[in-house]
Amino acid sequence: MLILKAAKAHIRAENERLILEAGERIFAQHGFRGATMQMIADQAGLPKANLHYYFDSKEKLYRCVVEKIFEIWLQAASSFENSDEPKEALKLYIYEKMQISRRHPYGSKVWANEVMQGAPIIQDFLETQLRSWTDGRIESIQAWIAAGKIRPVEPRWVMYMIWATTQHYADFGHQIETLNADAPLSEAQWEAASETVFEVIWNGLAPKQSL
Amino acid sequence: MLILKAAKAHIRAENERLILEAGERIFAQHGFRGATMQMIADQAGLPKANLHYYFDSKEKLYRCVVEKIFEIWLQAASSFENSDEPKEALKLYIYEKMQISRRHPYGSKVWANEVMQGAPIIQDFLETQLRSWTDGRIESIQAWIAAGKIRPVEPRWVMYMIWATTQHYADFGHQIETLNADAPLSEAQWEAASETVFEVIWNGLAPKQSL
DNA sequence: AACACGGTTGACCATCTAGTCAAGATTGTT
DNA sequence: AACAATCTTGACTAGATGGTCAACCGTGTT
Repeated sequence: MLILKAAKAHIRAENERLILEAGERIFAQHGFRGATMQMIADQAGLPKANLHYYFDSKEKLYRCVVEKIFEIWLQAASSFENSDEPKEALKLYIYEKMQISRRHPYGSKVWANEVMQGAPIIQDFLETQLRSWTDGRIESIQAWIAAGKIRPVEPRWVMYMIWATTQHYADFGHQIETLNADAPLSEAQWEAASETVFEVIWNGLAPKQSL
Repeated sequence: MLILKAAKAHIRAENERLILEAGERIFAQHGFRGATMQMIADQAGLPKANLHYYFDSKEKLYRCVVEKIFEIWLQAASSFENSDEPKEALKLYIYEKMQISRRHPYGSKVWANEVMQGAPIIQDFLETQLRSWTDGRIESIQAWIAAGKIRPVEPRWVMYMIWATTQHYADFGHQIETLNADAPLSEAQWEAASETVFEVIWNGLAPKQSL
């Protein structure tokens, strides 16, 4: 009966959440092939066969993990539209992306891994959603240039700069920690890093007279 | 006889080169666990058993690949010391790193993969060579600040910005190509990207009056 | 020509792992 | 309590993969 299905929906929801979270972590730490269903099961605290009950295959589970990450990634997009003033919009977006790097380091790594391997699983996302999102952002930047609010630059390279610098704090977090005397960045360091990234990019883009 | 060993040294050198090159490519495309010795053998055009003749194990081969990459990475360091003027030094370094991203995309990806997984194989490198190299560069930047040649910024965050932006063109090359209508960046685009990265960072760092 | 040494290779093995399955446990409904 | 749908799980299988090995090849020396 359909009523029964609804009645147990919370069990399904909870277990899927556990598995997706464990998957994100394990896929990030070991890559797709390096991760084993057993590792993910252990991390989630469930028997391996249970994973296959909720997700047909390792590949489907992986795809779900990557899709979830992509959504978070796109959500940060809204920061970009929250202001017409480039200084404000860029500050919001950069801070938002630094926050994502801090709060979702595993997700960022899974994404990086997937793209580095040529996006075998989510190529369609790149070609549809990411492409159209990027085109929109490029238009915003071009409008700023036309209005004389920032210096004339190729918007693409600026987008990549922002993505690269902010995601670096997640993807290369281990290297950053090692160079920080093996300590995670403190609250103050995260703030300072975010501020510096924003300051350098903003000063790099601002029209000369506006300084 | 030792004479014989010398006589066949070129065979060893050539085969090790073939295997290392194939390994770099395959490890970059599939990660450590995702890469198989068979794939690397096929890529190198040698039977699998031959790989084990030259490199005892998959892990030792991997370590050799990573060490080779690290050396290239450190070589770019010299650009940083070729000038006392920050504008010149930064331009050289950024262009050099963009060049490396273009010429050695596989190496960059292997490095990224290794660090993302917590540097299980080359942690000692991070703690010794990379740490001391970084400390040296931070001193250079601090000297520029003291001399009023660039704005006061935390040198660390600037280093990471440069690494991130330049390596992004290798590590996320697939994403960049997809957003470039599935075409590799042209000569002109590489030049424009390098120039933009340099311009934004330099304008972001330059003292206000020097504009 | 006989030899010695480094290099080559196909066949083989132990282990690991994604995925299956069937039996049993839970849970909400009647 | 009886039921049906969902969830749980240990045991199993087929295939892949890192690594081994013993026989073989090629080349320069004597």
